Amino acid sequence: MTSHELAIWRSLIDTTGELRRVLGAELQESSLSPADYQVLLALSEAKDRRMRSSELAKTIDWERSRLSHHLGRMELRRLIRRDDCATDSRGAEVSLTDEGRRVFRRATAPHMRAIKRHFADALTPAQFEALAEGAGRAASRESRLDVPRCP
Amino acid sequence: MTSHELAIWRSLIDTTGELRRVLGAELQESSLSPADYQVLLALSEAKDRRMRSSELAKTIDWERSRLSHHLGRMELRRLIRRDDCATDSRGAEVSLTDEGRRVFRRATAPHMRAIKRHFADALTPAQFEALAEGAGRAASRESRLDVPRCP
DNA sequence: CCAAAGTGATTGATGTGTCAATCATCTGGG
DNA sequence: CCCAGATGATTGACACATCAATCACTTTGG
Repeated sequence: MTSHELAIWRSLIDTTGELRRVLGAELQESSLSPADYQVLLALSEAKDRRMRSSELAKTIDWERSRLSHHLGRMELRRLIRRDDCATDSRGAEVSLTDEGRRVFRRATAPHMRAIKRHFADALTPAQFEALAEGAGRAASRESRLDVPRCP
Repeated sequence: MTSHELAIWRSLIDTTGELRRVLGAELQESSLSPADYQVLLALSEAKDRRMRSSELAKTIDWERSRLSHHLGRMELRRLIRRDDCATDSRGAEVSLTDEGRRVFRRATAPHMRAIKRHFADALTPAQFEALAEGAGRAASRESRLDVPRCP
């Protein structure tokens, strides 16, 4: 590998890391972490705002244990609830509380604006497309089916 | 923001996240975390393989407290040492142990190969350049001086 | 010289992510 | 029917990141 390639790699990693950081910081003004946001987003889009825990894990591509820990914390903050599942007594049904719904709604517009400001507006359309194609390609290399998840 | 832009954003975030994850997993075969690697890399390149703690923090762009905690753990594992600084009694000098040097040397070649395999080889040269420019541009938008750090 | 402000570094609390182990329940072949 | 193995979910232990607070030392302005 050339040092040129390596430099680009570092640059990409640093930049995306910084983007994550900045967007996370702005999200925090709604007292949500990026992880919270992902969970709330998935639940908001679910039928009845309610989902089986393992289905949720699959949707946002998290390990089940990670989700379990995180849901525990979110439940303490009254953002979500867990109820026993009617059809499978092993299962849990995760649902949005009113509070969770409200917090998510308040967070989403500023978050979208932040993404636009820090990411979309920073690139020319050409760069944008290149990035899109590159990201998709690297993604498929990792043999993941990248089902588009959009809010 | 269009949903197209949003989809690209998600794709980029997911992909780079996945890349981090995969590379982290491969690094772990040398019993190093990505964070460990960053520290060892910076120390390896430092004069005398030795650096003031705050200088190290600046080099790898970490918060001082994060570094302090991490050095604590790395010191327990005998990868680095901390000695009192001769010229400023508040300060600490961080240095590589022989063990740290050895572990880092064993880890570095496989790690470079992994980056090439998962990242560089997955893109066409054109995509590569676009990515490079895009990353640089987004980075400068974040008003960071991106001093190239290459191993 | 010396107090107050500044700087280098660590600490503790809390939130987050990963791994391996566990527990309860479900399901299908005998 | 029944139990062996699969599946849904949680737990505990640990590594890691961030924030605010702290401690020790250095610098500096009067």
